[in-house]
Amino acid sequence: MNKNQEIAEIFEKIADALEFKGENLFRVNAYRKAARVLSELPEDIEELWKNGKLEEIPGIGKGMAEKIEEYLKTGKMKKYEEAISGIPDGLLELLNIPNLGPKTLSLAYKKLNVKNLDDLKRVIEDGSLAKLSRMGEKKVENIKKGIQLYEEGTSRIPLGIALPIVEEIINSLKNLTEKIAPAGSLRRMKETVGDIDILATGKDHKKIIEKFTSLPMVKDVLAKGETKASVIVKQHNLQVDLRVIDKGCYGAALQYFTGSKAHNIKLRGMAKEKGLKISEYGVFKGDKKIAGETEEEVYEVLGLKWIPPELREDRGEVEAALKDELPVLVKKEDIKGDFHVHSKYSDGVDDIRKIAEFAKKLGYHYIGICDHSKTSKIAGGLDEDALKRRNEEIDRINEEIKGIKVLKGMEVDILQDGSLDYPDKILEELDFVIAAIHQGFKKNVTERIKKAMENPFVDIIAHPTGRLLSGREGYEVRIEEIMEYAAEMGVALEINAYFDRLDLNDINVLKAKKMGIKLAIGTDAHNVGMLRYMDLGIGVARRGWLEKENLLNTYEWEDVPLRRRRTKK
DNA sequence: GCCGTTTTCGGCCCGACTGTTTTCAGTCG
Repeated sequence: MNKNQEIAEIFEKIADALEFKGENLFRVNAYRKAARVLSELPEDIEELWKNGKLEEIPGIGKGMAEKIEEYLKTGKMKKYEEAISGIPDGLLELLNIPNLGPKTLSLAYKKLNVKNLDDLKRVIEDGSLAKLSRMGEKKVENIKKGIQLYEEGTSRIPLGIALPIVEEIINSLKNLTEKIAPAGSLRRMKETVGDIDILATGKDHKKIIEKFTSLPMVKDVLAKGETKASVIVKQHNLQVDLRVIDKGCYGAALQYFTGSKAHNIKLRGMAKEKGLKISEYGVFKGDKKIAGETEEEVYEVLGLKWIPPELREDRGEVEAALKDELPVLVKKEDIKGDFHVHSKYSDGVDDIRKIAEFAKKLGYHYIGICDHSKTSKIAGGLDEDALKRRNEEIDRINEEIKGIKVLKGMEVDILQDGSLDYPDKILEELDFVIAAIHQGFKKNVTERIKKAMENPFVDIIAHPTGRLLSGREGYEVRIEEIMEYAAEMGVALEINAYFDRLDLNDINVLKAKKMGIKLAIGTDAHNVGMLRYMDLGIGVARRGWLEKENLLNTYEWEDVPLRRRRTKK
């Protein structure tokens, strides 16, 4: 774990501890903000400290800077020790239980000596928790449900899995609603989503809520009111929130529920300075509503250009919008081709001709066929003979189908010693080479990827943090080190939103942009569902502020700044 | 604890829902 993350976690724990102790909430929030900013900071905190720039970080003032310095120098932070003193180990972990907040936990600790999850379960069962002031049967029942969710581990799920669920819900409600759209982290195209927010307008609010909470996919109804309802659906125990609002508020509501929270807090702060008030119902000057029907309006009254949802993280986008310096983000229309599609030769489900025709229909100018190399036997890896046959077929298809170029690529295994699965003679014949780890997950993954990058024929590293392959004991990869080496060697990295999940997340994409590393969206499609995966990849890329020149896919094939082309001459 | 085009004090986003209460505290997003 890098220092940014370490310190962010300590600040987060301080915030929890202070809140538990009933400390001033604004101070608590200052720690939370600092934690968030640090965890998303593209620069190395140690570097900033050495250059005396800690206080230039938003949310970091004199006090926080001192604490960061203390930690970097000594590995300890007095404030942290102080904050957690007198709190039993592991007690604050219980704050992750839904419906159990700091007040209730503190009360249970003081009055009933609850020190851990078992204690908590005990005081629920014996009825003593319900007897405390302002507690009761129903509150306890909700905490009990929360414990169940907590124990099941409702972790974030990949965007690619959440999208179809949302589509299903939206389709079910369509005939009752006028407008209906996803908001939240899904609209921001976060690579994973924790829950789903859906926004709707329609004549009969009650009916919409009723239908929503009684959908067959709904497992549990958490809340149900006039304007909003929350449910848990059967798929992945995912929480889905629906808000039904009036048409005139649609823009304000869409803006509000799209978030992120940090972005909204920023906007509301700005509004306040101007004597305005923003809520999900609109922007108000006194009692007068001055904006709210469209999102553009809401941003405009604050003197801002409309900000694409993917950027709304309070990561500098508001300042950029103020100065009219928002980047021109990659759009689907910018994509000229795809580098990573598997054919029937290895573990794809479609033949090359079909893929080529589909890609042409999408408007691509080129399509890179990347099959697995010989050592990946399970995935149907190609030996030299099969590869030769495949390449010949590609030649034939290129003769026959005009208007699209089919490229000879391969997803070549990085072997246990860091060498590649084919000799250079073979690699040289390919149009480009993607290298990736598919085996030996416990063995020096970082070093092997770096060694592979030293081969001049390697153009792209796929799933560089290898999450697709992980979830395995002992798998460890140092992405910072890999990125530094990729920058040095001129190798591109692949973004793969669907398969790689948290892999090259938006923070790393932002870092890559600053480091001058080229990225490639690899849909890694195994069938013709390329478009869907491409959407996901672009979403993640946009969150990292990626512009056309940063992305290999936006260049015409002749101009793609492949490493082998750039390092030649 | 941070921050400043009302800047060194006094603010800090705002509202819905729930449950316990009889006007509001806690939790959530």
